[in-house]
Amino acid sequence: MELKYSHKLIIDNVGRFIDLTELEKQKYISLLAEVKVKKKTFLMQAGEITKYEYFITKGCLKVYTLDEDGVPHISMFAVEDYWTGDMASFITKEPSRYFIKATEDSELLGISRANYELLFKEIPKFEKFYRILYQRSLINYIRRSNYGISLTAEERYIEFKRKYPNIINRITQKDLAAYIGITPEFMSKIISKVNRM
Amino acid sequence: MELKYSHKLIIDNVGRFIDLTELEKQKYISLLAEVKVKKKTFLMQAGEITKYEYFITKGCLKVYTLDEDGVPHISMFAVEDYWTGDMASFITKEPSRYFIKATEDSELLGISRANYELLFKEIPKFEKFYRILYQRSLINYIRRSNYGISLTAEERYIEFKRKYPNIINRITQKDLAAYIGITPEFMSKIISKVNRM
DNA sequence: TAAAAGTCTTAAACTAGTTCATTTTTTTTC
DNA sequence: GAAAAAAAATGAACTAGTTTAAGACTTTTA
Repeated sequence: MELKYSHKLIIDNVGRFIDLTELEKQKYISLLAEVKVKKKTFLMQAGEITKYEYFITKGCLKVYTLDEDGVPHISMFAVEDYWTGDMASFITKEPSRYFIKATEDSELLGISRANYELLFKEIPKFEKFYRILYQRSLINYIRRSNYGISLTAEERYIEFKRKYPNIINRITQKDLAAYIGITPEFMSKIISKVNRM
Repeated sequence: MELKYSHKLIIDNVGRFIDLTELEKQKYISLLAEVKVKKKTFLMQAGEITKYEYFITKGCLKVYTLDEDGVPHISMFAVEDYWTGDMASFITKEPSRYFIKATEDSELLGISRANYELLFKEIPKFEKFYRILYQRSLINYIRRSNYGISLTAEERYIEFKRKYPNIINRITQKDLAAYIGITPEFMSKIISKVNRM
């Protein structure tokens, strides 16, 4: 049975942590919705209750909040083979504080809350998959929440460049500033300084 | 069957997400090690490969790294009913970069890596427990890594006070500064300013 | 393909947070 | 319970990052 590219990508991703039979793969795929988002349009907006968790098969999106002064703070850039969404809202059913906007034409696979719950009933192995997925994300976030506090903006920029060389040339400097946590003006200074070194 | 207080505490904690039979409770408890740490002594130190994940039944501990200049950065305070350890090292078997030191005489229940893996084999329900536990921690960390970047030190202090009123009066101002991400001197200024308001 | 909108750069004046040094207060230890 | 050690307060000089403003460069859109 031939899988289309996007399904192959998600099955490979899941396959890193658990083994699925052909039947289970079919079942899993049947629970996923295909979503396309054009560049500069929203996958979701603050105020909505998140109905899906997403896996990106193509493109790039930014996940961000706006603070009281309307200044954006980007919490992640999501590209191919990444999972994204607002887990807090997805789980608690409270309105999200996040916007997710495509920075390139993008394609995603979404799982609804109903199907997410069904998945654990039908294929309990997925408890293990998500246990490990969340464990790994947690390790990343713990590291990142320390970086945020203990490194200077310049160090955070160098670290981002080293860790995500494939993402840095797909995003604007302004968005990078909103991720690093500084003004676009100061980002510009840092970049010209680092390039001069 | 009467459980001792510490075991009752951990069984209640687990019971929030999954239901265990009496036999499963006994089995689970048999996989836990009891650990005591005196105030100002280490539960673990950087360089070690973490062998346990811990649940605190009594006391308070701080989890921290030292940066290149030897300045401590506290990533969490763990009190009764909290889970702690260095998950990155526990999972990857790489040396930890964290110290965990008791700030009060403390008592913990630890699960070794071998028993952690055994647990999933013997009581697969625990995949669900950890899936939900990690999911919730993740939600907290995502929130916190945004706070770190988007709030001022004064706002982070007010937020900590509001969220952890039970922890704030058990720790020193110096440790709080190392958690908030500022110098003890500036922490002192913020506190006297906020109290004057 | 021209005009409009958004992004990037540079610079001067400003503010949040640091550093260093000293004194007072609290906690620990024998 | 006195002496020693650690934590907290205060202040002056400093630095990383912000704000505001203006001009140059790039991308988007009609």
